[in-house]
Amino acid sequence: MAILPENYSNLDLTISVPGFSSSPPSVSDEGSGGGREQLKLDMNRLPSSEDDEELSLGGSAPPRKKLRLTREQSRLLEDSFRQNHTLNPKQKEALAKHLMLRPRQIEVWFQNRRARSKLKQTEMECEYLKRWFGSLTEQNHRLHREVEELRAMKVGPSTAATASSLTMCPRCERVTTAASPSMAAPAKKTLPLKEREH
DNA sequence: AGTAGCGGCCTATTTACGTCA
DNA sequence: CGTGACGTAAATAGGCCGCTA
Repeated sequence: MAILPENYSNLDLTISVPGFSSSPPSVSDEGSGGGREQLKLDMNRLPSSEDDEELSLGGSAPPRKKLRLTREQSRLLEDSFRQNHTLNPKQKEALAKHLMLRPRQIEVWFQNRRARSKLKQTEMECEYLKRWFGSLTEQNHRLHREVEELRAMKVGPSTAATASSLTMCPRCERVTTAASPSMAAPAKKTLPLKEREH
């Protein structure tokens, strides 16, 4: 069972997004409230009934109190999440027991945590695509300039000679001149591009 | 094979709480 | 110190999907 690592206290918390490292999630930003810890712990305590639908027996239900997980609870949940993004019922039960929370709360926490993780990954993918778009735009401009230069060469006096010296690079399919390799645009280093505007 | 019931997950949304100007 | 705006995270609601009897 991989719910509660024995040395969890030394683990760094990371978002499991491939290719990126990120700062730990909100566990640490609660640092200023050391004094509130005990109060919150009391509020979060597992109700004795062990039932999700507590109360409502008589009269109007009291307003929903939203608990805040303690730092320790959050840390253990994060540790568990790092090992597995989903829990089977036994793991859920064990974790709930250990943290003195209801299994439903564990379930909800994992759902929200998965959603947060996905959101973060989506945001990073969005950033990546933005950068890619910028790179493609830049390359597009460069190619347009290259086309203009080639057109200018074609209408020049030694058109025939110049045109005959143009070759197509078989690898990158880029038009270049045999005489002056520097005419070819510098190869793009960052992104292997197949699509290209003509 | 079709289906109803169930449980788990996902997504969108609501809501309570904490922080800061 | 009180207050409103805002961000964050816990909780809810509803839908989808896979499993099973």
